[in-house]
Order: sequence, then structure tokens, then C-alpha cells
Amino acid sequence: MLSKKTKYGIKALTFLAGQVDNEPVQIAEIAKHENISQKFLESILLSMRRTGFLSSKKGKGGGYYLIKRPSEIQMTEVIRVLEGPIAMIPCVSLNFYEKCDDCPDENKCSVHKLMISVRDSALQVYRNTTLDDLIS
Amino acid sequence: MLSKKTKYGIKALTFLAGQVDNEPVQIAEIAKHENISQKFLESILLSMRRTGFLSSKKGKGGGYYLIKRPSEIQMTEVIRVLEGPIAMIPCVSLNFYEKCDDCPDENKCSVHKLMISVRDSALQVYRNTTLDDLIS
DNA sequence: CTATTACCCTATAGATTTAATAGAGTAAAC
DNA sequence: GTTTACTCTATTAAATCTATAGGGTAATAG
Repeated sequence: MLSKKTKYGIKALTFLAGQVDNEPVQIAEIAKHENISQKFLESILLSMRRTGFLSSKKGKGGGYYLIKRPSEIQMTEVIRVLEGPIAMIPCVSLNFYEKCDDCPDENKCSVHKLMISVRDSALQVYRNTTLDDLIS
Repeated sequence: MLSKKTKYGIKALTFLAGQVDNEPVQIAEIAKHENISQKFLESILLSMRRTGFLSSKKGKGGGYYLIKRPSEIQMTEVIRVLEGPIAMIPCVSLNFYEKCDDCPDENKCSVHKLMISVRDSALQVYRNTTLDDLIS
């Protein structure tokens, strides 16, 4: 299940990508336009600012704006920041690997085998999709 | 994230598929061999019995056994029974569709667009994988 | 300089889901 | 008719997700 955090985050990015001249947009405006709890959105935008997708400007006329071109923002990065691992199980995660404590040998594990295929197919989608692809 | 329920369920199915002559196996034996809480496994096996993957035999010498050939058990079915929707968001689910209450038009929604691609790629994997593929 | 605007940060609480446990009940086999 | 092993309901503990509250701080305009 995709978390609301990720859902809202992608919607906010899309909204920012659609601005003319990449003008800063206030949190309140994004929240209203996308039907998102403003306070919740605040924390989401903040975490994306920290990872370098966007930046913010304080004071009057301030707000959030993208610091990369939409075509340069890959979904792999977005998902990993907002949702966490792309893999459905830690033992097949490339960036968040963890051993299963109930599994003596993961090379013989049927779940492991299946989840590698699922992870690879998801990765292929996320790698080939940029923010730009989601606008048009 | 894949739930333990699904993980355990697939492991149990794999274990049963590996039995000679498809002899019934007791819950306790599966639980021990796969490091699963016995009571939890009970409920998992029960739900899979109800959907027709396996059957059970009571009394002495009883247990669970497959009623389909491993090559006839598709992962799409297994995942849907144990995990629920394959889609990561209800508005792109084929079998569990639900409208997003925050989204005025899902055809214009960037998340919707992305999640359709992800769903399709996952479906392709699950449709092309049977229990038999996970054994060898 | 100062008032306003709008981002920044921490803490917390309610709701939901997941995972596991307990215990009594029932059907089949020998 | 006793044993074995599946069946079913209820409950609980833990974790996670979503949202809210509220004070703090930096930048800008005039």
C-alpha cells in the first residue's frame, strides 16, 4: 500500500512542476489545491527539501519551488525518500537490505526469489519515469 | 511491504509442493520447518483452504495438502488471497477498486498514472510465476 | 526598524493494521 | 471411544500511519 505521505508528495511535486517560471508556491496553496492537510504537507515538503528536490523561500512572496528540472527527477529517488524501500521485503532491498531472521538460507527461499522479480520490475518502471512524464 | 501472512503462506505452499506423493503435512511440522508461529500459520492455511489451493484431512495422519498442481497455482491468486490488492493504491486496483476521496479526476492524477504502470509490471511478474517456478 | 508573512521544528495523540496468543470446540481416523 | 489434528472466535500487544497543535525563526516589504 502506498502511504498518503508518498501520494501527497508526488502530487505536490507535480503541482510545482506545473508552475510558470518555477515561481515559489505557498504551502497553503498547494494544500488547498490538492486537498491535503496543510500541516501534514509541511512535513512532507520539508523532507523533500532536505534531499534536494526542492527549495524554499521565506517571507512575503515565499514558498516552495523545484531546484531540478522535472525531467531530471526520477521516481526511484522520490519513492525512496517518501516511501522508503522499493522492495517489498528487506532481504531483497538494494538500499535498505536486512536479513530475515526466520530464514536460514535466502538463496533457497521461494519468497526471496519471487520478490526479486517484483522488485526488478518495479525498479524498471521507476527508473524510466520522471516527474516530467507524469505531467503530460 | 509484504506482510508476514503472505510470506508465511508462500513458504507453506512451497513446502507442501515439495512433498512426495502430496502426502498431508501437519501444521506443526510446517510451522517448525519454516520457523512460523503455529497458531498464526493455522489461520493462514485456513484461508487458503477456503479459496481452493489446498485441502485438509483431520484425525491421525492428517494435515494439509495441495489440491492443484504447483504449475497451476499462479502467484496472482496467491497474492490476492493473502495480501489483498496487487495495486499499491485502490484507485488503480482491478479487483479491489475504490475511488480516492481527495482526487477530483483520477485521469489527471499523476499518482494514478504512475501506479498503473507499477501495477501492470507487478501483474506481469505474478501472472508469469507459478508455485512450480519457486521450487526449482 | 518593525510588522507581516510563511517556513521550520518538536511533540503528541488517535486510528488503523499487523502479528501473535489463548482457549475451547469439532470432525475424522484407528 | 479415545486420540489426533484441524476449526473457530476473541483478545491483545506492538508498530505504523496520519493528522494536529503550537511555538519558534528567518526573510521580506515598506
